[in-house]
Amino acid sequence: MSLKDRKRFEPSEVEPRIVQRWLDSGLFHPDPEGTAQENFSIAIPPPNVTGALHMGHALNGSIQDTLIRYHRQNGRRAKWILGTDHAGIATQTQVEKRLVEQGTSREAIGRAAFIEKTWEWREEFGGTIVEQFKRLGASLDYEEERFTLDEGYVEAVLKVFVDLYNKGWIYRDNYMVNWDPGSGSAISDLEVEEREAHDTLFHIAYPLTDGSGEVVVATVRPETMLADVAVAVHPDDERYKHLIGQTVTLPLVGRELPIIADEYVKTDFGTGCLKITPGHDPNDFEIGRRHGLPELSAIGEDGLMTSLVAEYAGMTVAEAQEAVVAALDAQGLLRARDPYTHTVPFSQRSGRRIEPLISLQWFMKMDELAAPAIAAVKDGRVKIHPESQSRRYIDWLENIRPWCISRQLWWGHQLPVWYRGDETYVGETAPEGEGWERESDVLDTWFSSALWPFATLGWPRETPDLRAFYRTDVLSTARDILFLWVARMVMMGLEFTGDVPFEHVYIHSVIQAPDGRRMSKSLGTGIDPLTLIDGGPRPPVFTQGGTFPSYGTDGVRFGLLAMSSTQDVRFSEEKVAQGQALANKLFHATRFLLMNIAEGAAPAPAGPGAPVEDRWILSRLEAAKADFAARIDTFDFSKAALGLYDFVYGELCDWYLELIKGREFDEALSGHLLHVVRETLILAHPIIPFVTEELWEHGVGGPDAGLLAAYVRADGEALERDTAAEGDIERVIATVQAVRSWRDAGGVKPGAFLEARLDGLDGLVPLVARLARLTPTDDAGREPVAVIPVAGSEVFLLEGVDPAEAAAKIEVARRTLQAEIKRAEGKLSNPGFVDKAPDAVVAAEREKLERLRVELEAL
RNA sequence: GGGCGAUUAGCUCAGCUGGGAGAGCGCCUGCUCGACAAGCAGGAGGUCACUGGUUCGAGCCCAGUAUCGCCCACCA
Repeated sequence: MSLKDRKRFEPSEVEPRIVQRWLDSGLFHPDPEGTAQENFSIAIPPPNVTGALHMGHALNGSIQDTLIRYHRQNGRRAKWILGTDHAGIATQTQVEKRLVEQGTSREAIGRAAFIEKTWEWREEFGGTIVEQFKRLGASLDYEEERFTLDEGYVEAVLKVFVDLYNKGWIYRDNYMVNWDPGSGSAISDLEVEEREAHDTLFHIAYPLTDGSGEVVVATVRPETMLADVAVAVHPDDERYKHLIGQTVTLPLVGRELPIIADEYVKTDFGTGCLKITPGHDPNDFEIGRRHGLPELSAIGEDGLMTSLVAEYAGMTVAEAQEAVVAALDAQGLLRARDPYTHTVPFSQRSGRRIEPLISLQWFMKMDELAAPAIAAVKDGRVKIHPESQSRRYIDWLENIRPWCISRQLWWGHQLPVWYRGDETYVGETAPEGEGWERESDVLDTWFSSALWPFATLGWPRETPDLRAFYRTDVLSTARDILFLWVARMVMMGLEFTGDVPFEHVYIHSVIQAPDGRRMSKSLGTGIDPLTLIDGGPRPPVFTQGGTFPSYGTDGVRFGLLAMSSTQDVRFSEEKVAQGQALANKLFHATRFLLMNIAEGAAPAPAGPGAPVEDRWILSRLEAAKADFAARIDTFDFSKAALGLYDFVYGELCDWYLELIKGREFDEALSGHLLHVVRETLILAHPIIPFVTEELWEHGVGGPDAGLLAAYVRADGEALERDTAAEGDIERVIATVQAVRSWRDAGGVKPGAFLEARLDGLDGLVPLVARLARLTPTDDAGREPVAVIPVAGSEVFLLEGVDPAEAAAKIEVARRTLQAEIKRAEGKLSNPGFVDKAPDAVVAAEREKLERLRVELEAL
């Protein structure tokens, strides 16, 4: 359909068609040529394979796509690496849920069948999010989609494991872990979150073995006392000093426990006596190791009491607590029970309370890996934006602890470890010989994610992709996985490729619900980006209810970028609407020009002799381009988007297009207009790719121009700014606005032309006259009804404004001016100001005062 | 318990190295001016959280207070 017949930009009609053209063009799949230095690449944070597009993906997708498209325009071979993550626990949980619905279970069908089922699940749902990224206009390399469990990737993971094992950095140990009863697996410290819990603090008396008294300990977990191995006091605690070295008899169990001294114990907290349970408390575990105490387990990995104390064996933790408390009470050893509120660890994965226990797990030593990763940020090889996040990164790495990398799951990278009796074999392939059994654990998902930027490019093989696109340029992500993922990628990248995995890390905002809460499915506070694009019912977090209009992808992309910031922000539907308005505005402005320009005109900017408004818009366009480039280079997407809006609305449409109306669209002007609109579409394309591509194809690009998405800017110097033209048009705008304001206040019909004498505007008179609807006259004899002063010029209105109203308005203006003059005079007569302020500031103040006086005089 | 950030118009947010308070939306008034009513023009609206300090001058710098948010942390 021709543009002429289209009254609106209809995203739903345009977008699918354009996506298809982009995909068919092969433009998103660059050949692996050139060097990584010349090329531009980003590895997408791999979404969970079974996930669906949420607001975070939409924001980060918009950010990355803007970067990719921008650099592609500037002539860099741009590759946006695509892939998905197998997401161990998340995926396994979903598949297990489905099995239960089908009346079976993971255990019933066995490991091999379960993994088969999970691959089927991936086949069924794995493509969803990739299709959704296409709808966002994301120019990802869809032709090379990777998966963290595909063949080549597995190879990379196994090699890394084996290498680190051979270095002695990966080892197996009995150690205190965060046991998640929900997933039946250990999880890492980073997957644990503290939540408030209301517990009871029990005070329990432990009698001294020699019968001379007792000590009282406080605990919220009395059931763990079955595994107590000592009681600790502070070495300097006068109350208990004399007891150190003696023993108590553990109630209910009868074991003799030594009283030990350890500085960890606080003298001013609780009773000052601490029961030591190395099997079920991380601190006690540390203390136990310091003192060489035994490690007993009263609670097993199944969440039930062990046979450590026969009468409690098989009870749940809650049952055991009840039984223990009752027994203590019966023996008169319970000294107090106080309500107690504190924070305790919960699993982010399953939501269940963490059970700290000792378990045989695989760990990774991190200090040697951390040091180079710290250095990379300190010396600027990796730059984190905003810079303030660098400190968080460094602090975490400097205090890093061993990473528990084994998970008791089935879905994931099974450890390349085999056991036979007391023997352990670690290698990329199974060992020779009979009787070897492979370790059943899989690796923490983040272990494989840590290899993402290079494993996706074919590492450990020396592939052309790796040469052309590693290291990558930017890694864009949210703050919450700075440690979980980003820091680990830097460590692994440096260790295995010798180079950092990316030069810039951009930490983007988290978009919160409009009411300030976190966007989350379970809270019902989420907003589906696709609903914004297509239109649909507003989720309940919006108090106004109703439905979203179809904002279109451009609107959503613009809106998300415009609302983003260096800190978390609330979702703002207005910004999305603003983006939609911008797309529509650009559509209509281009349509207007295309309908009016001379047939066959070729883009050519106006020359030095052209009318002042033509030179002005070229200069402003140059300013907009420079501003946009600077914003993108500093990852200030909000300013880039809003600056674009200001240029299109505030300068191109509101002023320039109005300034040229009335002129004949001859060949010179037509060529110039074509140039301006063409440059504007190129400028806007990285942020709003659809409307710009659509307009480009309707003639702006020219007959053989191809896709705008494929357009590459010619090298060339920036045009010089035309300060003279900018100054002139600024005066025109100021004058027109002043006249309009007076007319409006005077109640003059907007359409009416008023006679006026214009002084000091020289060649600008026709422009002012037309936009302000004035009929210039030289009649010096007539008394003006109003005089409108504008810096450097004056407009004498000869009719239209009621003299009384004009007088009133003049009076108000005069008062304002007088007040300002008074302030300026005060400032300048203050010796402190004149002496101490910089000369330029003082001079500017003098100039201002002079100008104000002239204006007042004119009134 | 430490650390970081925020507090500016009714709402969501900008305000660069201190030098006359801004945008979008909303609100009010008026407009079919050669694209756009998802439009155009004009306008109202702010003790820049509070208290002190530094300075000729503070939204901006310093100290403290309050409220909110986030991160880290092993007080039974």
